[in-house]
Amino acid sequence: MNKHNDPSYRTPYSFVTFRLARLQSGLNAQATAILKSQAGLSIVEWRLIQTLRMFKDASPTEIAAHVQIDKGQLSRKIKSMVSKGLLTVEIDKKDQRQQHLRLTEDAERLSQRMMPKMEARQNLLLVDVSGEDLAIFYSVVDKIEAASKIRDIP
Amino acid sequence: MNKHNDPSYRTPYSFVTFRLARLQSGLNAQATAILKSQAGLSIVEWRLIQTLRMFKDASPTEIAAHVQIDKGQLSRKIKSMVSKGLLTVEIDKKDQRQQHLRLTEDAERLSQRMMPKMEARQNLLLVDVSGEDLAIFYSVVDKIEAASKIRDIP
DNA sequence: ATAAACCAGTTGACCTGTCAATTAATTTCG
DNA sequence: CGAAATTAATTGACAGGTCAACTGGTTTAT
Repeated sequence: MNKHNDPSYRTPYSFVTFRLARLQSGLNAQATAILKSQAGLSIVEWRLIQTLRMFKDASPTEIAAHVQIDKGQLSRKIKSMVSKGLLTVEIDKKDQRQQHLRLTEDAERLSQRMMPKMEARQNLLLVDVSGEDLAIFYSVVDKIEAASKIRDIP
Repeated sequence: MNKHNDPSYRTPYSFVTFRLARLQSGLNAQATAILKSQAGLSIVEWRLIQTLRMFKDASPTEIAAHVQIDKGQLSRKIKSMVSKGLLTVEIDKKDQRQQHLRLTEDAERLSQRMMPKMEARQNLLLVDVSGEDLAIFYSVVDKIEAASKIRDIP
């Protein structure tokens, strides 16, 4: 019996959600520190850039689906990234409601420069985790995420 | 080889941090929905209540250490919870800088009523996860969290 | 053809999270 | 003792996150 299932060791962190919240706050602080000091980017900006490298010319709605960001927040973020020279916005010819977002050269260069650092960080986070354990970890993440969509708790 | 380590399937979510961020956002939405609709509480309020049930008469500083919340945010939250009738604040007799927080009867009742729901939710999240897998999951969470404290990425 | 329904993005309001500066009480130490 | 350092909590400023109402373009269905 270890500290994670010993009932006599019951703290708020017996809840997996509490543990994950604390983990998330540590990861955010770390990523914020790296990105801000080395590239002047926020986490949201970094995620948007990476998402646009994957899904070229994506629209805000498509991006929102991929990175689970609120479309309102996204709209404002796009505006600020355009004024920072990281993005350009183009209106779809066929459907004037839709925008296509594109990374500028500056954003591509920033991404090229930071990617090795962010991958090094990823490796650092997982350096002591075996392949088998990581696979199990991801499968549990998948299961918890699926269950998080349920809204009716009996 | 599964989708989590297939390089040809590389998306932003190849980053464990992206996966965890998305998971966290789903969990937050779920907890927010349950707590708001059934008890009129926010997640932060729920966490504070649970933490105070564990660490009775704790001071804001002690709580901040346990739940990893910013002391500024905590100060404001305490004020609002006092005005909602969930907390009382007492000044320490020996050290007039320190406060001791106590749950009101209302807060205790709310907690009693909601705890079974929140435990049911916890069980729902983990229902398909075996004990062994959960132990591995927690050990990976612990390792990632430890590595998240490192600030100097080579 | 056109009114209703729908969809993409914007805006406003409000709460949460983080950082830094400040105030006031207590402790340390010359 | 009493100035300096430390600690607890507060406050201000600002980015991030969520919700809902709104604007304007497009599709659907009569």
